Amino acid sequence: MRATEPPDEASPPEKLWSLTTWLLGHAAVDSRRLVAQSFGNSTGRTDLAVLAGLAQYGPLSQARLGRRLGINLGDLVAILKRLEADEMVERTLDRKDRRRYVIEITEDGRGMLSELEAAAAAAQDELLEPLSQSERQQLVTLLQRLVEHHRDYRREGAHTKSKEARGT
Amino acid sequence: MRATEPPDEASPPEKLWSLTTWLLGHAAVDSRRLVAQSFGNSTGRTDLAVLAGLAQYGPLSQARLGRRLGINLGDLVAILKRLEADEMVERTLDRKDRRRYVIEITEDGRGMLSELEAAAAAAQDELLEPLSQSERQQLVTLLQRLVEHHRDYRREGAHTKSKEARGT
DNA sequence: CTCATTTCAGTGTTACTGACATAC
DNA sequence: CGTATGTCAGTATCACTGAAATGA
Repeated sequence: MRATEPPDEASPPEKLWSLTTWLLGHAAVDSRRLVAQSFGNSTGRTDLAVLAGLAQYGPLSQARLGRRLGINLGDLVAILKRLEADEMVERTLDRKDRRRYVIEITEDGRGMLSELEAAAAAAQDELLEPLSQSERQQLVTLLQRLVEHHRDYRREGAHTKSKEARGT
Repeated sequence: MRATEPPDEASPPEKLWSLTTWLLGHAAVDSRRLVAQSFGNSTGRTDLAVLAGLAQYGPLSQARLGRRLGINLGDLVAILKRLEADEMVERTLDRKDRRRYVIEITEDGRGMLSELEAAAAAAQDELLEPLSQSERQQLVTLLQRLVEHHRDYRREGAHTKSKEARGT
């Protein structure tokens, strides 16, 4: 009774199937679902980036942090507000430049960072399940090249304008 | 006077830099920006997918189209509404099953599909600029494997539940 | 005055959820 | 009855825009 109604198992249209932009979009969605699933409630994603940035860079201002991570400075406000409320970061006024806050990760923040890193690693493992180790490395390298190449592009717009960031 | 204030040119934190999920997210954003830029006003993205699907599969119902493309059936309603208003697709009631509409691409739709394909190709070229031809192929193959592998996963949730889509 | 930093309010897109009427 | 189709309304995340207050 299903002779005229085959299942919807067909591959996506060939035209799309080789479109990198389309594949990238879908892979990113899969990735986001897995990460969100692994992170549970705590919104994560950007949180992990911010905490990792603070852990690696040490104390610095919001603007510099946002620029390094490629996170919109306006969005960063809300993220840090939440992280501060949860005592994952500390914000103190910079006495040398009273426009700035100095953001620093706390011990609790480092703990959360570890958890998020583990969760992200688990999600990544699930995402990359069909690939071998060397293929995973290949993928990472290729994506790094792409992201690196478009980084300046990303900087120009948004909120992130800065004389420092652009070579004349 | 900038001796103590180095520019924000540093690479992202190493922890993130090798996180595929993070790289994938950023690459997808870059991709989306380039595609949107290349498509101009006409929202595109999903439009291209829908038109390409219709062109390849021929006339079929909304539910089947959505399932094959991995587009939420609720969202598909709005997309098709717009495409029908612009006479890119035709919707006729299926007389054998009066719940269904039969969706078909029009000549205008095929024209638009060509334009969108060209625009998408241009955007992709810009996105993949730093990669050689063989590297691009590598990337496509790897992403295809990922997307393919998570396709069933994608099907289970959402709005897309269907006995047909899941082998017992 | 110009510019940087931080903040807030609002937009647009994408994916997803839940509920509903209709028809099989 | 249970299930599938198409529809609508609403949510959440994300990137982004514009404007504003404060201070260098």
